[in-house]
Amino acid sequence: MNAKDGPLGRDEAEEYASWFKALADATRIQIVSLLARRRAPMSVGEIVAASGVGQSTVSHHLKILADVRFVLVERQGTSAFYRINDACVTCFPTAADVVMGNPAPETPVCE
Amino acid sequence: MNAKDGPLGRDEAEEYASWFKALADATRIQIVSLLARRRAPMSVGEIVAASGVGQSTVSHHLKILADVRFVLVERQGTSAFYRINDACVTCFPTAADVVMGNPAPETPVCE
DNA sequence: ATCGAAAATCGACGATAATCGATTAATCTT
DNA sequence: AAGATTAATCGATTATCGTCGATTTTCGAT
Repeated sequence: MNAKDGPLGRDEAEEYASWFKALADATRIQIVSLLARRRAPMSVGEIVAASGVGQSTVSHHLKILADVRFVLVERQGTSAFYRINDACVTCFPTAADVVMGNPAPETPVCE
Repeated sequence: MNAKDGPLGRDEAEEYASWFKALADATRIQIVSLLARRRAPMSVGEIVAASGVGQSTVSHHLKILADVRFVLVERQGTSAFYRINDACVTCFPTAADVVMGNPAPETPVCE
C-alpha cells in the first residue's frame, strides 16, 4: 500500500543501513539487552562492570546507540544514566520494511 | 514469556549481530530492495546494471545475503538468478526481539 | 580553590570490510 | 574444439570500525 515503486535511492539505502549498523555489533547487542533486562536506567559504570569491556569503549557504543535514539541519556551530577527507548525500539525498521519499501525512519527522529 | 533472564551471552549476541550485519550496508539494501520490487528473479548481470557497482562487488554482496538465506539462488546455464527469500525475511530478527530476549534464529537455518 | 569521581574525547593500532580490476571456472553456441 | 558469455574467485587497495590507554571535561565534595 505504501510500498515504493522506484528502486531505492542511495540516500534512502544509507538511512536504512545506518539503522541496522547500530545493532550490527555484538557488544552493542549486549549493552542493549542488558539495559532491557534491568528495566531501570543504568550508569555507565554499571554497564562497564557488567559488560567486561573498557570504559571508553562502552561510552563509544552508548553514543552510537544514542545517536539513533535507541537509548536515552539522563545526566545527574557526574553520572550519566542510560535506558532503552521503548518508542524507538518499535520504530526500528524490520527486514520486511526494507523489502516492502516502507519509508525508512530518518535516523534522529524517534521519540 | 520466552524472554530470557540472564544477560545475553557473547555467543548469542554475535548471532544477533551477524543478522543485522547482513543489512548494515547501503549496497546490500539496494540489492535487496531491487529484488523485492521486481518480484521475479534477477540475474547477476541485471543487478549489476541496475545497481551501478562492479560485477565482482555485486557477486560478493549476493554471497553475503545468500549466506544468511536472505536471498536464494538458482543457476541456469551460465547465469545465476537471485530472488528474495520471503520465509527468511519474516524470520529476520527485529529490534524488539533483541530487547525482549527472543532467541536469535541461528544464522543459516532459514528456509 | 583543590581534590576526587565519572564519563566523554582523543590518538593510535589492529582487524574487518567494501571495492575494484584481473583472472579463473562453468556453460552455451557454433 | 574454439570462442563467447556469465558469474565466482583472487589479490590488492582503501576505508571503516572496534578496542584500548591516556587525557580532558564536568561536577560534586571538602
